[in-house]
Amino acid sequence: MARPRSDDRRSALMSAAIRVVACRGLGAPTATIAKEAGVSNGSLFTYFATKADLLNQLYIELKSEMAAVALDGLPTERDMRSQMLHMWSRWLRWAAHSPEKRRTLAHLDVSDDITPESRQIAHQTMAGIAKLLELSCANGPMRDAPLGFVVALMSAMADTTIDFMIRDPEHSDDHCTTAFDAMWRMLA
Amino acid sequence: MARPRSDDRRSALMSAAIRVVACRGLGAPTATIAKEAGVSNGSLFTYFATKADLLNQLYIELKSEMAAVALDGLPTERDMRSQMLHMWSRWLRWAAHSPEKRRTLAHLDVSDDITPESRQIAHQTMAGIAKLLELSCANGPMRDAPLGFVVALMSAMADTTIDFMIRDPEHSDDHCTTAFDAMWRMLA
Amino acid sequence: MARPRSDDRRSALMSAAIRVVACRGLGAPTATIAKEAGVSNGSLFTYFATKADLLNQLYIELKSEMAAVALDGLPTERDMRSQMLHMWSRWLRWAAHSPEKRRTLAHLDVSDDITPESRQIAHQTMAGIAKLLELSCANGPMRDAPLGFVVALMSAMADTTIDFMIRDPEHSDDHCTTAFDAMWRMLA
Amino acid sequence: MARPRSDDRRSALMSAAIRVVACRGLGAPTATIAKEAGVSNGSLFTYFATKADLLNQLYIELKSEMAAVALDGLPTERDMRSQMLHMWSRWLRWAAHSPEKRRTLAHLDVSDDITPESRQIAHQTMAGIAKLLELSCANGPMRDAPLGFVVALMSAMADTTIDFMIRDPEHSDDHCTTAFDAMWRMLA
DNA sequence: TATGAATGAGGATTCATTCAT
DNA sequence: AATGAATGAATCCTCATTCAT
Repeated sequence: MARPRSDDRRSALMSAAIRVVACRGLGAPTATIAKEAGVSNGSLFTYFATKADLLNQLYIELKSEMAAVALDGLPTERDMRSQMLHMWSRWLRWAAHSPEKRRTLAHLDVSDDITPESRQIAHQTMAGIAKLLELSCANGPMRDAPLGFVVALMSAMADTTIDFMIRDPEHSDDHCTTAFDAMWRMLA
Repeated sequence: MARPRSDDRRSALMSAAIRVVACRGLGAPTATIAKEAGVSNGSLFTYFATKADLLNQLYIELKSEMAAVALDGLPTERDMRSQMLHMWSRWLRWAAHSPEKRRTLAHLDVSDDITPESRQIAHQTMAGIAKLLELSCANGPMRDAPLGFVVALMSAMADTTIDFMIRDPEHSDDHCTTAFDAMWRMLA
Repeated sequence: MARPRSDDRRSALMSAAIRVVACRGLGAPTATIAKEAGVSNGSLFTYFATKADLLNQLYIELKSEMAAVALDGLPTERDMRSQMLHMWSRWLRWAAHSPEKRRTLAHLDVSDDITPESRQIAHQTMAGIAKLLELSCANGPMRDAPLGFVVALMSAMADTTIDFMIRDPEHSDDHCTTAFDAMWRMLA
Repeated sequence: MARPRSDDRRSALMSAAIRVVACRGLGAPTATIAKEAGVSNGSLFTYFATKADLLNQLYIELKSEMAAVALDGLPTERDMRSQMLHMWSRWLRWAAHSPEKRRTLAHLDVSDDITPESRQIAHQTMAGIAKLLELSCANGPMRDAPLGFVVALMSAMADTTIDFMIRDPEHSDDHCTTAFDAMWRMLA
């Protein structure tokens, strides 16, 4: 019967956090995030119990979005390499076109505020990507390496590539392709 | 401000910073670092103008040490693959055996306090490694990719591998070898 | 603001306030009190204009209840000492059996939120007790002391005794009797 | 070699706290106390780790001072009643002449911030008074009551009397005497 | 009227940096 | 130069009260 808690406001806070953290880092004041969202500082805390809570939810949301985008429209009828290339391209393009999200995610990835639980959840949202990778590796030289290790190596390469795509947008596609080929050599 | 008296104090502060930042992150108070170094908090500022200054110098020093260790005893008379393996092994072993330095470096790598100048200097200390990589790539599939990109990809793989070596010391050597082979496939 | 609908809600808020203040002190959030009462935090302010208002009304209500209980069933046909003992026993037993009310009252007694007007009203609810005391003093050594002073002294003794009765329930009755005798010696 | 921590500053903070708490209660901001002491807000925390710490030390200091004053110049060669009267008079006069200390102490006495340890220490500083009381009771009607109870009763009477002395300074001495006689009747 | 989200002033504490000794 | 106390801006979070629904 009262004013309902608004998803818009929550989203506004999330988006604001992305923008603010991207440019000012995790030390950005909650008040700045709230103001950027057009909301009172107190209000932030009706949507997120603590600043760390906001960051954790943001982390999970960004990771999920990333994974969802990467796997969207996966051509499952085609060969593994095509599927991987599809996933890789979508992933990198998303990140390169969302530099703030990417930058914020980079901050969150190394933050002590992100709990193991959140990392676990984020990990699970990437299960689809991991599965793809597992199939791609199955007969390759890395077939005996722990899957988590292979995933981590691929992610690291992706992140590095994204940085270069953002820094040097002229050759964005070249970098994307070059790195994919490199990765494919690595594992298949 | 005159040249500070004691190099010992400076080193003590650096070492203390490594330990403290490793376990408490970049948010660690300067007072904590000073105390860990057995020095008064005020003294810290006669050796480093600001906290950011300390962090930048630390960044450069750690990167240099890393590069120096990696290239030490390079068997220049042998083939590229052997030289690369030598470099790779020393690099990763150093990092795996200096988890605090590695962890601190990971924090610094993503910090906004590290200036482009510092990153540039650090980059130059890795010139030897880059040179090695350039020669290794010369006839390989990545011969046309920007060298900086290849260096970054290799570094990213190294960092990822180090994490797994620290996390799973039982298979430390396996991970090191597996990743080297993967990298070699990638570039040569 | 019209007369609020439900007396039940008002009472629920009062009772909740007693419980919450007893254990968390006067700093307890109004929201906590409302929740304990099963009422929305906003609603609290339709029954009480401000937090201080709630506290003042609570103060008066508890004092009144205390006085009413103390005088209930007063054996007016008997001698003064018997009447005083009756009053004293009922008062202390009530307080000892309502530790939350007693504790809350103790908080309120020293609060700056309680206005002189409220204290005055509370004082008047104790007129019956004062009257009794006046008669008891009439020929005793304190006959010339201001009645308010004597009342205050007796109240202070009562409060102290209650604390000991609650703290040491084994000897509850002993303390009650001991203190009554002491008081009677004091004034009669 | 550095600027030494100054007892003056500590005292200034204590005195400031007495004044500020007396008039604004325990909710008074630490910043207000610091400003009243002519010190920066940060400085307060080099002398007291937390606000609660400041309050606890203040509590102990005030209780000690009270006990010390009460027992100062005790005429030990005279009879118990004279000694008690001496103590009682000094106690009440001190309190009546230090209304801010008295008011602050009243706040502290009921605060949840005061730890059991502090209360214990404060209790010990009053051992001399308790001893005096014990001797005074020895052959009186309260000889079998727990000493702590008797002490508490006497303290309650003292506090009440002090209130009246402050409120009605014209008859300050009368109240003091009246209450002493009442107390003496109570216990001896 | 009931609800509970929105508001924003306020407050304890931290910490990089300065400065008196 | 060394020390550590002094400074005060900065920040997360709370909570009484208001207001949209």
